[in-house]
Amino acid sequence: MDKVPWFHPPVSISPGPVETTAGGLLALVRSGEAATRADLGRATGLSRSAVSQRVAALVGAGLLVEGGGVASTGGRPAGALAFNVDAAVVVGIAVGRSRTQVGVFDLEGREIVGDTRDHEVGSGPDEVMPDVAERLRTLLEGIEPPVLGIGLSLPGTVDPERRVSVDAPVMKGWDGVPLAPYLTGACTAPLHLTNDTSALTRSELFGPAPLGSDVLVVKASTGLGIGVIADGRLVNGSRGVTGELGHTRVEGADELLCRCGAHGCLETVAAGWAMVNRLVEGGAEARHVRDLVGLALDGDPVARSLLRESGRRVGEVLAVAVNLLHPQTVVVGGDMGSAFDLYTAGMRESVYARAAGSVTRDLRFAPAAHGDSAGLVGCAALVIDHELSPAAVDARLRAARAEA
Amino acid sequence: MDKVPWFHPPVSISPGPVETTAGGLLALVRSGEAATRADLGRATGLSRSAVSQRVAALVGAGLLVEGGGVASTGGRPAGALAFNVDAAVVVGIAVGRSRTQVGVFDLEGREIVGDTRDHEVGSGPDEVMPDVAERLRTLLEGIEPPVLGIGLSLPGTVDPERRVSVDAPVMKGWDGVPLAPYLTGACTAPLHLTNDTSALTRSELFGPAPLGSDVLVVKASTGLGIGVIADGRLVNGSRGVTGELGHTRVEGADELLCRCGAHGCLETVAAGWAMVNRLVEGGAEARHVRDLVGLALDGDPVARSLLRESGRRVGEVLAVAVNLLHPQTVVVGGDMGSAFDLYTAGMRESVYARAAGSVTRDLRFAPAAHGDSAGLVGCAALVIDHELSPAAVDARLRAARAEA
DNA sequence: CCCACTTCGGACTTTTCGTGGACAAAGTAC
DNA sequence: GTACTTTGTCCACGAAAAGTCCGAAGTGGG
Repeated sequence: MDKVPWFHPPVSISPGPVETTAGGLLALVRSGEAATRADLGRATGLSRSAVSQRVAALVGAGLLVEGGGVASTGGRPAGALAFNVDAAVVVGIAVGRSRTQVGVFDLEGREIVGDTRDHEVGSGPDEVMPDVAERLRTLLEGIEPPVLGIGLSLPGTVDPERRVSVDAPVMKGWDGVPLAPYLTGACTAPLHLTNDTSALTRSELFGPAPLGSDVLVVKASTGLGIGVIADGRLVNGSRGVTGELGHTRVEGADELLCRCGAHGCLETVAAGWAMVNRLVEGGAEARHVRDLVGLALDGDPVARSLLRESGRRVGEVLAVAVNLLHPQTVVVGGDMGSAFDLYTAGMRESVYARAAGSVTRDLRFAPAAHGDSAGLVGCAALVIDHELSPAAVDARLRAARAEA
Repeated sequence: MDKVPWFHPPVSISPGPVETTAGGLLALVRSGEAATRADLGRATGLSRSAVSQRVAALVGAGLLVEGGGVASTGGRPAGALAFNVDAAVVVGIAVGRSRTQVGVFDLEGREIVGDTRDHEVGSGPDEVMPDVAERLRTLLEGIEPPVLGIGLSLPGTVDPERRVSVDAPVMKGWDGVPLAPYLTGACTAPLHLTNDTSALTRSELFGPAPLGSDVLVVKASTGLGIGVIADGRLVNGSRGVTGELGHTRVEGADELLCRCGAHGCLETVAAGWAMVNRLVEGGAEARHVRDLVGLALDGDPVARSLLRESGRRVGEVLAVAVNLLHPQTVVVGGDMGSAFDLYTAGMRESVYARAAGSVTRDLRFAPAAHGDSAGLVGCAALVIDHELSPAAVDARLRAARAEA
């Protein structure tokens, strides 16, 4: 090796490192950046031969399907390539405080079948999980693609590695209990655990909605949670930890005892449980946040005022987060967030009053893209993101090739 | 291509996608993960031959040097590889409201020479930059390694692509002025622009201090800024935008007019400029935050109380950010932050009072790792991060090889 | 002190992988 | 119908990485 000077000041770094493996090509097709072999060649810089080889592997594996021809541009028309959304299914399970949703999704995140069932608040895994497994077994009957994975969300902190809940004060009896064994009877696909607010946040990253690369996702339900997307990536929750929006101490709540044991938390003046309490104290009939929201949507003035008040108080704290992270969009989900206009009226009020003008100038508020099943979609997205990542696809193809 | 089923449930994805290019190997040596060819082979999975080839290229380019032998483990001792921190130098320039720091650093971020000079508050680029260029020329005399790049930080928002300041209300006359031309006389290396708080934040990512993967960095100086490190990556500031800590509206400041034109900003009760104003109103002699800090360190009770009060008010807002992002560490820098114990006393008080216990349980406060020159180190780190990234190193090696 | 044993690193051989060109296919433009 | 354009496959060539062999340089036991 002869001595070569490395220092040549003007060096242009290649734009983005494009994945040139089969998994990378699949990602380009899935994202819509490429629809033909020629597109893939242009996008990756690979030769036609190399592209053909990888595409053949993906088609052979059933992940890509040859669609109809594409309109010609003056020469031979390209054979369209499409991602085979039915190559497998994924399972989403959203365990909540008072209900569980179970759904089966295709690889594009569209729900095929699903159901929702209420359960007693405070039920342990031994009550809830066998029922979930049974429902899952029923839902999977008549579905013949293999199950790629199961995504399960829980309120509270989870340890994704050990696949257990580690700190869920809301869910008594769940901490440290391995959940995979409950499901083996219905399905043996790998289990991915996540937090409920993380799932909601991830569902916003999914879907076709271009919300921007920096987004805050507020979950306004019985409790209050917040998730962060920065530079197009999920920031919080990757380690099962979610933003503690609800347990920030705020002004004018010093006297109020929170369910977390502290005094003066935001939750005591803004969480769903607190608003329901106030509604009941006023003589109304309500057991759950959804009752409160239902009353408000029916025009009940007290319920409407409570929702707006909650939005206002949450907005006071949210303003700091908005200032901190400069999001293009604030997504409002959860049960209270489903009364979007009503809830965000109060929220806008205080965010615009408290955040810097330069930050709020082009700030948008948006409802959760997937509505009531956003959390469930997030669970499915978690599985798809992991199991269909370029690295995972390449690993599977290697394994398949080694076996043959 | 025969039909191969792609679906084989148990697939283990390779841990982390390790860069196997020459630049990737250099990164492994720089980070201390590998010190010999054998280490590199184990870390990347590359064969000894491939490793040898890349190492030869890096040694030939002068980026790696063969050090002494390594203690044997029973066989032939490995030839140690070390990153050549003198293969080039980088220049840091921190332009502040009232002073500029200029420094020349080796590739490990250690300062070789540097100087600091005050200038009139409100000076434009035509006053400041020629002086900076002249000082830089002097500093570079007698330094023979080539200059890899120049990192320059400004208060306010910058456009790193166009290399101009775009919204710096504090720096009159700087917006939209290209800064590179001022420096061409002293040095023609590529210029990288960043925000001052981003630079401070980046300096914490540098250095050997293991602060954790999630860190909040507060700059408490004349103004108030905040930077975010999440999952070990700089979140804010990559687009030249920094967290607007100082212009969040807070309680009990409704009457006070902020320098941004709004009323009730945190800055009116906690920024350095506001504290100096109060000190002067009390009859003391002070022109700059550093005067305030000096008085406080000398034991002046009023100055001490003002610093503590500022920390307390900043902590009130910071608590929300801490709740949101679960940092392991809060770094406090800036002029006021340099009176660390005094300043964080007030800050801890309100953060611990307002953030959730689960979040503050193992929260640490730390002073800026590089003290008064942290911003300057951050400028150097910016250049090193960019120009010594695997992609950039590979590009340079390719360019050198093509030339030969 | 000598000799097995271990580990490292370089030279050589083999294999894999991607490129580039030739060629067939399938359309458009005139 | 013919020329032209673009797509996709097949195949030979070349580069790059893996695998193999061997000498070098240490440790430790007899």
